[in-house]
Amino acid sequence: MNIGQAAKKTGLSAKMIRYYESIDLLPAADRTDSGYRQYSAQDLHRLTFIKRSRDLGFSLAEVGQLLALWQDRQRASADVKALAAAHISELERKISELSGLRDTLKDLMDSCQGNDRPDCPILKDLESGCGHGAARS
Amino acid sequence: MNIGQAAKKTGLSAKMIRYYESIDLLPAADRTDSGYRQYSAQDLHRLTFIKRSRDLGFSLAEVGQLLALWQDRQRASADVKALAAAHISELERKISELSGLRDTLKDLMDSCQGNDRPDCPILKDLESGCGHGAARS
DNA sequence: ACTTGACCCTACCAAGGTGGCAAGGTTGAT
DNA sequence: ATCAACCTTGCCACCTTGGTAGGGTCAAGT
Repeated sequence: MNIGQAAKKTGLSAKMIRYYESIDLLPAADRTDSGYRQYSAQDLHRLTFIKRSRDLGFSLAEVGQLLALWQDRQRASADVKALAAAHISELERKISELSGLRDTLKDLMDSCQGNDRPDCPILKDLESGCGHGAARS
Repeated sequence: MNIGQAAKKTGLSAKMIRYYESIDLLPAADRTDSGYRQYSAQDLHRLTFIKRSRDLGFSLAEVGQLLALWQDRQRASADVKALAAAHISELERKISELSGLRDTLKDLMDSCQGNDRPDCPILKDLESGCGHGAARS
């Protein structure tokens, strides 16, 4: 199967598949005589694993670790769980950071009339260099 | 005032101040005879505005728009509010995306025993290429 | 004067992850 | 033979920040 077919079946782009190979997330694909990459069902399986991991927000480095665990029949499920837990912590951190920004901005927006006049508490806040009591990271 | 002083006072790095100048977010700074950038109180004001805007998560492009509105005495506060509203929408979008990932991962984690055995529902899910009912983007 | 240390300058590389484009080779069907 | 659709490699771009290298400058102390 050519790279385009593999891309369609996995939801990745051909570009990304080549990139993953270049950073050794994938073993070098088999080639036809003319140099076209060939993908087996097993290769698709691995690509699918990568796609799903990326969709869950794991970085490519984390995906590499997950792949290693996946391939390791001696793995302890605790190791996988730990990786997932770390990723969840990171997600929570980002979520709370963004939520803080959102809340601060909402407060500012609520205090702005949003009319034709130039007076704007939002700009006043930005000038001031610090929040006026709302959440900050 | 030299760039290092300006950096300390605004919480930016000297590096970033030079970068902001290079992308025309800042006008070219005055220079001493020997080429050192000089910053006035007014310059600091502008830098502070940028810093605060960045801290609130605005992209540099958005900061540019905010700066333009800030400088425009004819501005309508509605324009500023609209910019803030758009940014809040984007924040909410990201928050809900990350929350979805977190929930999916939490479900997977809860179903994993996390012991010494290799059996792991997390890896099984990653193989499968799709969620098993939990949130997806 | 001379040295030292802290500062400043420019210019380049790195990251993460993806898309785009160029210039060419291959395949398969008409 | 020709044409479209595919494949190849290689390079540039995004966005924002940090780092590093190789140099000039300033202020203070000796």
